Amino acid sequence: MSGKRGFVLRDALENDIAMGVFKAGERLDEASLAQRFGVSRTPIREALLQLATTGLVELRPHRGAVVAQVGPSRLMEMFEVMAELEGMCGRLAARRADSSDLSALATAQGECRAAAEANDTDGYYYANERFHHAIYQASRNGFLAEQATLMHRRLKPYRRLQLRVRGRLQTSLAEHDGILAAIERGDAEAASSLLKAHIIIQGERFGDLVANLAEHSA
Amino acid sequence: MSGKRGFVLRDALENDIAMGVFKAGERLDEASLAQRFGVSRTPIREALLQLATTGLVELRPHRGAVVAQVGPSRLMEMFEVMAELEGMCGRLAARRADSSDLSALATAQGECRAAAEANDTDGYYYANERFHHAIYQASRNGFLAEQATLMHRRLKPYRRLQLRVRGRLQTSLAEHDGILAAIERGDAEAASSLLKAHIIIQGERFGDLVANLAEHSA
DNA sequence: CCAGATCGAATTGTATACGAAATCGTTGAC
DNA sequence: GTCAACGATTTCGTATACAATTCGATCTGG
Repeated sequence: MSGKRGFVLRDALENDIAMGVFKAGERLDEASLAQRFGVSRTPIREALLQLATTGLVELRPHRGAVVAQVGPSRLMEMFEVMAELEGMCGRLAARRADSSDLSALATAQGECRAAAEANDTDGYYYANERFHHAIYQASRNGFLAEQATLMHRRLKPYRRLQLRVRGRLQTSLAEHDGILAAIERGDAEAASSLLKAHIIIQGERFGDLVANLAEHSA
Repeated sequence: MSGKRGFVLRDALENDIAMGVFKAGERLDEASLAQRFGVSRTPIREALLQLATTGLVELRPHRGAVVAQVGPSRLMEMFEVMAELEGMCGRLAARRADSSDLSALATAQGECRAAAEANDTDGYYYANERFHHAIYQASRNGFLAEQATLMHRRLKPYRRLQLRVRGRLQTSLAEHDGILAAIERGDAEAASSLLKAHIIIQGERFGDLVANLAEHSA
């Protein structure tokens, strides 16, 4: 239970939230969490503070921490920003990527294709993650890459279910092909707009899904 | 000394760093800070953690916190991202701003003009801040507004000296006019590109300045 | 005289203890 | 019967105490 010393507590909490162990809006009691992870309240508080800064939990003074509940509109806003950042990464990558960046991209896309052909959604999920990370790296802007990675992590829980939609794997793969080609031929604007569309589509689809869920639970 | 209870400790530290009380790369001893602010180590650690998450300080395990030193290249990267976010705000503002947003923008710009005519750099600094905030608000994307505000804060210390450059006030004001006009007539692309240029110019100028400083201290 | 190791001091990370604020339950009055 | 006010309990925020780790200095051996 208390195992995995040396593992970062924040990631564990983040994971639990992402995996739905703690539902949105649920209160996060420090004492309970401390007992759950076998540590004292102090590191718990530090982890919560970090998660609050990244927006995953909301921290109200003297009123405790709750899992940030992102409504459909908020989610759309986040995807809108994510799309812009990804588009920027793509635009810069098309201009600045060197041969090693391009080979990393091609490799990641190859893994995506393999997973898609095997209909391995989990495999595609991770390969997709590597593909996008490769784009961030290729932008040759370390700060941008950090920001994009952060946003990616924040939207992770909302993306997870996404790929199970019928036919989404093949569509996503085809979009990747177009993006990769645009970057390879140095077409900055094409890479940017294709990537923005790639992300926005996910956002819209997910907006529908969340709106649906909200309807059910409301 | 210990006064101003209820004031947020993080802001105080942030301010001290921005004002150069703590130089870049300097070690931040928790005990000293605790004594300095008249509190215990616990709230100091929390503040440092938050500042670390926003990137203002670097937190190395068992080795203490140091003021993050942002080199010229890193600074350029940050301005590049800031420009993109501001451009996005402008693009959305041009599409979505309602009459109250527009009047807020006009008011802020009026204050900028007044400060510029009085050659009041400090006044312009704050008016300029309000102008940009008004744009964030007008984007009608709350999450984007938060992100832009965060970036604005992170770059704040590097902007402060900026406006003292001869003629920069008038140039900045003229750029604001163009941006405001573009938003008012709903020209999304113009608003976006003008704002991006507005920020990038600051970044480039400041890149030069920092490079110069680095040369001196190196 | 220099290199390496060991010991010591200082600082970070964690646990515990205490004080303050908010929530919830109860009680009383209308 | 309902509402409001008061009190007790719970939980957050801060301070203090302790453990773990790192950095520096001294001492010893070559």
